[in-house]
Amino acid sequence: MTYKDLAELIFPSITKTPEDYENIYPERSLSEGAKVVRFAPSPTGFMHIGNMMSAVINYVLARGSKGIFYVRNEDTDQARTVEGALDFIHHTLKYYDIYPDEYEYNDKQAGNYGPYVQSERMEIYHAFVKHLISIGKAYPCFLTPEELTEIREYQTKSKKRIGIYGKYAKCRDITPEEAIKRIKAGEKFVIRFKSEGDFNKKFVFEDLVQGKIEFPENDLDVPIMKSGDLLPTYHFAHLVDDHLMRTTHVVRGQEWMSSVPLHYELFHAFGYKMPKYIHTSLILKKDEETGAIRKISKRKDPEALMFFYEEKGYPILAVIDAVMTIANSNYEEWRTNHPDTPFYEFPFSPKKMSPSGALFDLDKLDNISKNFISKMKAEDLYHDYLTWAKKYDEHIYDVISKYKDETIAFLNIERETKKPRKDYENYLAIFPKSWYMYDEEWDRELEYEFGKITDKEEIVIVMEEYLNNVYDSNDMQDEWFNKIKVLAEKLGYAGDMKEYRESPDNYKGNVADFTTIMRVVLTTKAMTPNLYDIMNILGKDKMFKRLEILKEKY
RNA sequence: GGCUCGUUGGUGAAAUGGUUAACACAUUGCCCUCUCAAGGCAACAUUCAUGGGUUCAAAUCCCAUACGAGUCACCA
Repeated sequence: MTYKDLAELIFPSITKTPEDYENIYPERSLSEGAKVVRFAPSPTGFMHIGNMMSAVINYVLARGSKGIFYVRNEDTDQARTVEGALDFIHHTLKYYDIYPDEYEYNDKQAGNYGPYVQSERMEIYHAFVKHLISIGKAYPCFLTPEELTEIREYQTKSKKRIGIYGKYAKCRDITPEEAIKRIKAGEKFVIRFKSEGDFNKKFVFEDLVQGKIEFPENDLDVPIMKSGDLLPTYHFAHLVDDHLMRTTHVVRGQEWMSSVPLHYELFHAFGYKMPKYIHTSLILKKDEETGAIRKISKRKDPEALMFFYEEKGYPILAVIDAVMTIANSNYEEWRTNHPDTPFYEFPFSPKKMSPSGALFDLDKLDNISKNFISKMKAEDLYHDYLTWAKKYDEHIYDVISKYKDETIAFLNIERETKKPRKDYENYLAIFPKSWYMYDEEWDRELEYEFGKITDKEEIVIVMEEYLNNVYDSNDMQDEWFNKIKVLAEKLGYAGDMKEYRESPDNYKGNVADFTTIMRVVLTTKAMTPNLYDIMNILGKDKMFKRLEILKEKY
């Protein structure tokens, strides 16, 4: 009996060979330099910032080279699959408008290199495993979990390298006859790759981020197919899928670095060309309690999960810019020089990726986002704000729908100038800074933030005097302010700041104190955008209404 | 413990053997000013984890040490 018989016994119904698949999935005909990349998440958790970075880099690489970006669903770990994780991945890609060229999701699919779901590719993997067994490069291993832990414990105790290699690979030299016998007897087994590497020999691997790295050869007989569901392990699926889908560049987290020797041997065993690798740095986080630097955690850090940014209403392009800024140290400078160029036209260079992990900085995101929002047209901002509110805050949605024009006018204050206001880092931040524009909101508990002048009688006098005798909605801003100064002086306030500084005791206060009175009556807030604009948006009637509320509640 | 990578200010980082170690964020101060925001100006690493070496010259090259990270599953 031969290895061929053994292979036949394990995979009786597999008739295709790796060569057949070679013809089914031919080399792609793309233009020179086109990159074929993939985003290959496993649906075992919700999409997080690290996934996002990987997806964005892939997208940029593909778009920038007129290549192909595809998504592959790596669902080989059925037990750990999380309900809804896949949906969220697709939702997020769509939300950020980085949807792939090729994919398979629900009943939709695109691309000729599918299936793009690993659990649907069983026959393909089995053909490759079968081939390996039939030439004696893979073998069934009958070691039980107990035996495996025993080996590991022994190795740990005696400070040996851990793993199945050399004399620990007990099933490696089992003859086909015996293997067939044991399989027929119903023994459980995994298929292990029969490594021919030598741990004492080195080879040089070139990573696009880290440069040349010297590794010892792999000599571990790693499982390539699991026993129960006969699904491949990650390593084997990586080989088969990325070869057959003709991937040119693999973008993956640095945690994969250490399995490079294995992948190197696997690709060489089939004589396939390895793709190029971009091992991205981890996103780290300083733990607030312990101060320790650690991998960003889905549990402890809400900002790790992509829900966070959507719920808070960060503009999608701001998030992408923030991610790109971490991903590539050149990006920030490029962005300031090309403020209006789409991010995917950025000439991404893996060499400019940081080889060490970066702390994710929410302050930086806020800054990027504030800048971004400040440059939006008020109508566009309103539109996005409304869309966000519709999903995340019904109350805000109702209010701003009702007061569309007022909202846009408010958002437009000191916008569209050379140096626009930078008030909001996300849509969630808008309402707390604008609620006072809406009549309905004045039912709430009010906290008047009066400053120097707190006397109710004085406040009422100032307001009545101003609203009845001074305010004119036709005034331009200069005139508006001049009139305020005149009234301020009439009522005992310094109209001129310098004068006031020289002899503050001669006055009740200065113009700033004076406008603060009006500002707080109209908004309850001591800090608001330009009062002139706020007054014009409110109009005289509402201003009187606010005064009445003050009389009652203050 | 083995293998691999990393270590420049509070954060992200530039600099790839050669004057005062870019820039951005954050922080602080001043100016401007009807508040705020924005803006302008300024401050913020006598020093590039530590110790040795190479060199006329080192954050940059070499060695050692320390510390940190990743990985060592029939998980990806």
